[in-house]
Amino acid sequence: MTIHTTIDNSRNFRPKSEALQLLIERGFLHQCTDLEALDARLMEGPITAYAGFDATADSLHVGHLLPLMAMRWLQKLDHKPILLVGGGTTRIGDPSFRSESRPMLDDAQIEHNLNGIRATVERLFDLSEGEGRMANNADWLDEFRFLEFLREFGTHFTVNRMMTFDSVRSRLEAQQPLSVLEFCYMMLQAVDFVELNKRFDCVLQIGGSDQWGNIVNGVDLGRRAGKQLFGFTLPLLTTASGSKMGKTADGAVWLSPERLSSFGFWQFWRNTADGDVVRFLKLFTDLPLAEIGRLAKLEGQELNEAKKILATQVTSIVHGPEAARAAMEQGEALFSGNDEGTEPTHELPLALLSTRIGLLELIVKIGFAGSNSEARRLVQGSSVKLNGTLILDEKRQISEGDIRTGDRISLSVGRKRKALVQFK
RNA sequence: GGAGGAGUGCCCGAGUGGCUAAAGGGGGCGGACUGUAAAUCCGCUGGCUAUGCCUACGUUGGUUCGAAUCCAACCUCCUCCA
Repeated sequence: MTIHTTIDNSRNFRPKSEALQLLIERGFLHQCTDLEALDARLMEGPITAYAGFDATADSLHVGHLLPLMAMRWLQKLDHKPILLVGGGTTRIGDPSFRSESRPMLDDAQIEHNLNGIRATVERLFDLSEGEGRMANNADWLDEFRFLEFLREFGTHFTVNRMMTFDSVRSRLEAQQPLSVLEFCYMMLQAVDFVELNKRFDCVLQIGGSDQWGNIVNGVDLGRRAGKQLFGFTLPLLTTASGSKMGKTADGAVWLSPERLSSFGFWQFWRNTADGDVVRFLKLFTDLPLAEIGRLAKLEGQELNEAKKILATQVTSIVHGPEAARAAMEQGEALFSGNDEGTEPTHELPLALLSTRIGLLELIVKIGFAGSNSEARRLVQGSSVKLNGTLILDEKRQISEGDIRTGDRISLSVGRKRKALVQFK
């Protein structure tokens, strides 16, 4: 039996290792399987840690940023991060969102997604030889045959124990169906951990708090093989108003610039609620705590300065310093209404104008509405401005006369969503 | 295998023949107020080449002038029994 240390009984724990000190001070720790032993292990020298992600899309989103930041810090302190992608597990679908079975992804699609994820992560930390690595669980999961798998691992899991995990129990109590596939998913994740230990001497898994059960399974499985493994979970990030973070009006907040422009990404962070600013600065930037402490003293309108710093820092880490600066300048220009000479946020072919594109169509093209009807409602709700002028006519056509110097027009929906469209 | 119950829009949930694109709430978006914050109040929240048309109440058929609502079969889930 393991005694799992959680945040509750670790309040007075004083870590000796730099890594744990830092992670705890900055607010990364939610639960840990054995804080003291992990601390001791970290004092012995560099360790290898991993965090796993499904390959369901070709980019990660802000919800994934927390484990990535934790790994980034570990690498800065000479530890080795492994980015594990679920090339194998993705093929059977992620069961934790079980509203409906998702379409199975084919190998080519998964391959494409893996590359996208790698590109995203590589901006946060180094995956090259000797510094870190990327691993794909298809490399071992694909090899198993069912009977062999049962014989090797099935004996180490008891249904009794698996039933005690929150993820399982809550489902049963809510009388929601729980398929065998889902039930077994935690075994696969446990096997991943042990395999990574076998192959790369990985001893730590970092994941979201909802992963606790799965992570503990891996730690237990490791112990049966005589290895001490550690699990570390991160707090579930909700905004100060209590909702899950990571969505904007235009959809998920993706980390890759191809999916969400640096401008959109920067704006997401700029719109952080007052109550979240300090917490986010600690978790999502590299700023020293002393500096953050100084920003924490700002109040009222001045807090907006802290938000700008937050936005610029995070964008700089995820998209690069150049992109961050450009995004900030774009924002300032668009919000002040003085956007001469600013980089456009969107580009559309000039040919569109010759066929007389409608305003509604333009709103949809830019992504501010998902359909013409939705765009129409926005216009009717008097929230659409073209070149700074409120437009109430939903039949309004965009013509060359609307173009200002530099072949561009500005379009805003509401007070926050603004676009500078360049026609070329 | 037997008996009973359930499947509604992004989510929860009302609705048992026409007044139902479907009450109410949540979430989201927009407006007012602000600081690109929070709180509060108000509005919107299926789609379209739009005074109309199409799609939608698990699936497929049927009854009816007319169905989310009635009938049949099927699928899925839940509860109890074996």
